[in-house]
Order: sequence, then C-alpha cells, then structure tokens
Amino acid sequence: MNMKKPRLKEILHDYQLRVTPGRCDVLNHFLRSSYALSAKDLENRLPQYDRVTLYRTLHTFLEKGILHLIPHDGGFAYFGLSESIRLQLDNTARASSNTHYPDHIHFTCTTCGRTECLSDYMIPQVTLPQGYQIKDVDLLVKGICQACQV
Amino acid sequence: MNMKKPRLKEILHDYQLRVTPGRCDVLNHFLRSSYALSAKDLENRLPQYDRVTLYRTLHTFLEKGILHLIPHDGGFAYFGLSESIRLQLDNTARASSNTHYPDHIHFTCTTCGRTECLSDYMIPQVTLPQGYQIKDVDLLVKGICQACQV
DNA sequence: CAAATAGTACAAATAAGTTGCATATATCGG
DNA sequence: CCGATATATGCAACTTATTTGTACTATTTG
Repeated sequence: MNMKKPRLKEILHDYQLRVTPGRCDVLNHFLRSSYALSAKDLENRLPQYDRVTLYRTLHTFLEKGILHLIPHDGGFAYFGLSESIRLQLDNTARASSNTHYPDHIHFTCTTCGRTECLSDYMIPQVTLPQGYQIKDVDLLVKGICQACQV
Repeated sequence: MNMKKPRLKEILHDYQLRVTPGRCDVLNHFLRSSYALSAKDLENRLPQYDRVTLYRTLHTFLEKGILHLIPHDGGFAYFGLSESIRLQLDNTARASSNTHYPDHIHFTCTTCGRTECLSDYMIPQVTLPQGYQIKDVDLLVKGICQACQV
C-alpha cells in the first residue's frame, strides 16, 4: 500500500470534491491506515483541524462513498475506506463511484482494539425468512487478530 | 408469545436479581416486543422511571445475560432478549443462565426502522485468515421487513 | 485574477451515557 | 410480621460524541 500523494487529488476529483488540505490529510490517513479510524482518532492525528471540520469531512466522504460506516458497539462511529477506493488502488482500472461492491467482514481485536476491514474474506450467503428484502449485510467479528496472538 | 406476569419474577429470580417494579416493567417490555429496544424507547414507554434507572437496569440485564447488545450504526445502543430467555419461554425446559447459545441474525428495516432478532436464522460459518481467533460474530442485515413490503 | 461556490473555524447546542451521593425498597433471619 | 442489611432508585451534575449556526476563508472556473 505505498501511496503517492498525487493520488489524493485524483480521488477527490473523481468524487467531485474540492481539493483542500484537510480533505487530503484525512484521506491520506485512511489510505495509510490498515485499520478503521474514529473521529477521535483523526482529532488526535490531525490536531491542526477543527473537530467540526473533521466530522464534516467524514460525512462528506460517507455521502460520496469514499468511506463507509462500521457499526460498533462502543458508542461511537468507526470509518473505513470503501471497497471502491480499495479497488482503485489495487487495479489500475478505475471503477465508477456508484458500482456496488460486495460486503466485507469487519474484525475487531479485543486485545489491541483495532477494527480491520477484511476485504478478501467475503460474507457468506445469508438466508432470511420469506418476505424479507436484503439491501445490505454487515458482518462483525470480535476476537484476537494475527498481530496480537501469543 | 402470550406471557403471564408471574414469569417476570421467576426470570429475575433465576438470574439472582431483586424483583423491583422497574425491572419487571423493563423485562415485560422486552418480552412483549417483537423488536429490539433502545434506552430511548424505554424512556418513552416508561416515563415513571428515571433515565438513569433505565440505563442501570439495562446494564444489569446485559451483565446477567438477560439481554444482549445489538451493534447499530445509528450512534446508540439497541438491546434484545437473550437467546436463553427466548428458549425458556418456548420450551418448558429451563436453561441455565450461562449456557452459550449460537448467534442469530439481526435485521434492521430501513422503512419502519425496527430491528428484529431473527432467532431461527443462524449466522453461517465464517472463515478468517490464518492466525485470527474468533470470539464472537454478529451479522447485521439491512433491508425491508415482511410487514413493510408493498 | 475575480466572482461564485464551497469549505473551515469558533461558539454553542444537543444527545447519549455515566458518576456520586442521599434516600427508598427488597430480601432474609428471627 | 419486623427490623437489619444489602441493593435499587432518583436527582443533579458531568463527560463524551456529534450537530448546528454563522461569519470568514479558500478553491474552482471562466
């Protein structure tokens, strides 16, 4: 995941967003992080920006589909890069921002507290009762991550 | 799911909890509700109790395993009856409070906003990369429930 | 490079959840 | 049934996460 800075501007452009230092810095942190970040995490890492700016940036990125929200029972929100961005980074092929990508697994380590998006491990097929229409599936796994094993 | 009141006391006793009006009322609401409830929901339905009392009751019930926490991306917590309580109600056979029950699917309807525990629909087997140890799995499905279909 | 548009900062409000402490109540033994 | 003890409740106040309003500043586009 070695990222050149110019990519930041490209991505923001692709999503019809103005290129500002704040957005570049926030996006950069997500690109470089192997785990999900909370608003608090960003506040700590980017103290030069106002809390509100960070919150608004996160919302904007959510709306545009750059980030996705990870349900969490800790009382606050975690955010991760959307699958479309990950694909943009892996393949050179550019994916359109409204393509639908399959849901991935969110893994939270009870030791280090970090939440990872396990993109390669897809959610198994889910069966629901007749009459239920599925729009979105989120699989949250809690346990101990590779790095924290004894 | 036709419940006689005496069951409330029985359940609280089984879990080594004092029988108070507040706990009976809270438990009763969970027994009668087909969907998960938030602290706010209880506040609205049981205005005779202090907010703090309701929060503390919820925590006590969580600790004892009467309720379980349902991760939710709305920024606040939802609670549902634990599987062990459901089984106590269905079968006459009494289950011990520390038995482990398999995880079920949580369904949130994007139309009515309600979250149901689909007790009969178990979470399929999950595979993670080598070195990840699984402790707990939660599956959240968003979509349109039976009652809200056109 | 200036006008139009959108982003940011600061202050202040709201909402969810928690803590401390004094009072009230449930339970248990007699 | 009664009183002692442990526990639950209510109230006030606090913390933390997030939102809103508004004035100011920066980015984009021609």
